[in-house]
Amino acid sequence: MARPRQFDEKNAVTSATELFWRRGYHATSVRDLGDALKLTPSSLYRTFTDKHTLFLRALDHYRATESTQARQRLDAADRPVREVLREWMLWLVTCPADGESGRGCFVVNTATELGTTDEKVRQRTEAAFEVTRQALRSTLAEGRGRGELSADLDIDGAVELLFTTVLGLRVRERAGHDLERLTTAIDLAIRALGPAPAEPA
Amino acid sequence: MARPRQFDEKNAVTSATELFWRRGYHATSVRDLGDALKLTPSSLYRTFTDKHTLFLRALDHYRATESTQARQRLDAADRPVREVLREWMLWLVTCPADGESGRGCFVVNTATELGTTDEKVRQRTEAAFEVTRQALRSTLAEGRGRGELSADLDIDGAVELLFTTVLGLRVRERAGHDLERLTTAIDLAIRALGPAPAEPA
DNA sequence: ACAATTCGGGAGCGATCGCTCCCGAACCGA
DNA sequence: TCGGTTCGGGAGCGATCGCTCCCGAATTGT
Repeated sequence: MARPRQFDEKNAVTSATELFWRRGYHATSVRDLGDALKLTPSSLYRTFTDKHTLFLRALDHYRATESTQARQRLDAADRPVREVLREWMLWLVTCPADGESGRGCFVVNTATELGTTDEKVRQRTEAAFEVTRQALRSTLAEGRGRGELSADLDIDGAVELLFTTVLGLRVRERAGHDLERLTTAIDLAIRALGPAPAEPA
Repeated sequence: MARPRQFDEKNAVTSATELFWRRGYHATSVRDLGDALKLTPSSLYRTFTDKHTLFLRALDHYRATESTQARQRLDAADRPVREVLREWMLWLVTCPADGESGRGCFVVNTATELGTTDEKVRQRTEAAFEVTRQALRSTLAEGRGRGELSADLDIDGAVELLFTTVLGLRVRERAGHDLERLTTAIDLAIRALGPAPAEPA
């Protein structure tokens, strides 16, 4: 029983996410957002309450798209674990190459910029991290169950190593490091899972 | 032939470094800096030109203190390589515990906040990264030379893996992750260097 | 003693910050 | 048709941003 919106709220959140992703929270002004989303201040505040709330929306949107896609790529059904892991990590350091690179990971950027000062942000970054860890865990467990990984493999430990490596890779992509070097790091991280156990004949 | 300063420039840079380190570049205002360094705007600008230049000074100061100390701790003479690496990485994720934690690494925080947009900043972060890589390289080379590491060890690759892991650890410390989990990741990263070669009798 | 020079302190510049309010127009249900 | 409600647009709020300028005081070399 009122006038409907002339803009798509979802598109607006997408644009806001890209902006926050590239520049970070503090370096992105409300006017920048207004220009990018093609929203006047009144519409922006009526829809998103304030800058901080919009930022949380952007974080949630990122988790619902990029993070979810990352998890799916790791769920790769019945392909060899090492291959899945390798391609997944390679994708992590090249995915933002749709046009531009050096954006890193929005969650990692946010975690380092705001640290643990902002509780609502911290909850979201931590939840995103935990999702990744769980995805790694199930992938490794499946691989071990199929006999591709040693039965002695310490999965919890391997998860911590791979997860830490991924965060480092994201930082390095943001810093503009060579893909070649990152690939080297990826290959060695996977090799750290140990050799494939000998097949019982 | 003029009135001397009433403040210690070095102390001022140290305070500025702590502030930029904790809050990042954009979230730290010139007035915050003035309060912390106990400098009036006129003194601050006369001495440090502007905020951006002071930030570069802070980055240089950090590299000359924290980064240098980190490199020295890695130079640990004749102790076992794995032990040196393990204690070094543990120190990296606990060193800011002089009072407060969750500061991460100033260089890593800066690299993710500003990305590659600021050329002068990029040069400094990249130089700091390269110093760390070189330190890792020489440590590994020495360990291999002493027979503690396999002669087949791909040192360049191991450097990339350890360096990437370190960046990840720094992010996780900033994010407030448990020391226990970080220790697990550290131990597995070191184990990735392979077993000690059998001693020739 | 005296000119030269830099100091610390502070007022305040224009610009931008995040945000609010008011407006006439557009759209809805009854 | 028309009252009710939300819309897009824009002026502009107080606060803070990075930064400049001017001042009297302090310390220098001569």
